[in-house]
Amino acid sequence: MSDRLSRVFAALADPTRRDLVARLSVADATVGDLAAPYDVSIQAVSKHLKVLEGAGLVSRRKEAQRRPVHLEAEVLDLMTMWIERYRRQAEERFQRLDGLLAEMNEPTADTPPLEEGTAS
Amino acid sequence: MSDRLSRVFAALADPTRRDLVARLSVADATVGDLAAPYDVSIQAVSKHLKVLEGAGLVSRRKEAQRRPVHLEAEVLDLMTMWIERYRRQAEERFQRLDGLLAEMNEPTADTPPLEEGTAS
DNA sequence: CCCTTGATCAACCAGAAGGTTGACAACGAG
DNA sequence: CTCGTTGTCAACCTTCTGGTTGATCAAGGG
Repeated sequence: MSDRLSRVFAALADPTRRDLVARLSVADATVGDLAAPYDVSIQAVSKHLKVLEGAGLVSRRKEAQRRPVHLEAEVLDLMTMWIERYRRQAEERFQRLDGLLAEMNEPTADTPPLEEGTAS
Repeated sequence: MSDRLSRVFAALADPTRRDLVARLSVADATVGDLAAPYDVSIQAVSKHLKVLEGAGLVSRRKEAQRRPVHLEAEVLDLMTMWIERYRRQAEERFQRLDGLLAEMNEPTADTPPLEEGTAS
């Protein structure tokens, strides 16, 4: 199951699990409550929750025979950071390209050295 | 393969594919170039690219027998929007809870009716 | 003290994912 | 024209995933 980030992305790749997260963002809920709207078995939902838990997106506390589930929203930031990093990079590259094109139209004496990325 | 958002999340759930995206954020590249650093077959990388393409994260143009791959960074915004939406929701809920606790410590005349979420 | 409620565990199954190898298609260079 | 380069397609294999059912456990309520 590889790394943390992979687990988080994989966890949210399933529509049912995304819906669970959406509902848990409103309020904590028990497994039974969560399972009600779907027409799958409660065991299936329990498995989904285990996946979310494995990704750190959710925690379960113990309360009598009930097991209320709680959304750990901070983990979402991990993803946002990853995504934004590369979106920004791509954007900058776009800008650089624009600059380059502008320069080609209006050559100003020196040509600045272009570093091509060796992304390990 | 269900919906768009699922495809995007699933695409990024694989470390190799995330690395491809990272490298493509720096510059477009051919399949061969992209495959070089990994010790899997070029066909495997081609498959990965097909997944990324299916998610709309990448496009391939045709250039002689070469097929340069280009990152379509806008799709990343889709994810960011989804994530931020629920992170924010969870945060607001937290704030509301804080407010509630504060109120309980300092009761002011009337008791406002508390609606507990019947999250259908 | 039973037995209902809430949830997990275990075994199983079908299908998707990620990898492999081998064949083939498209194009440019000699 | 033929050959090497660049990639894709197709078939196959193994592992992971999401679902099922049946058994079991833990905690109250009668």
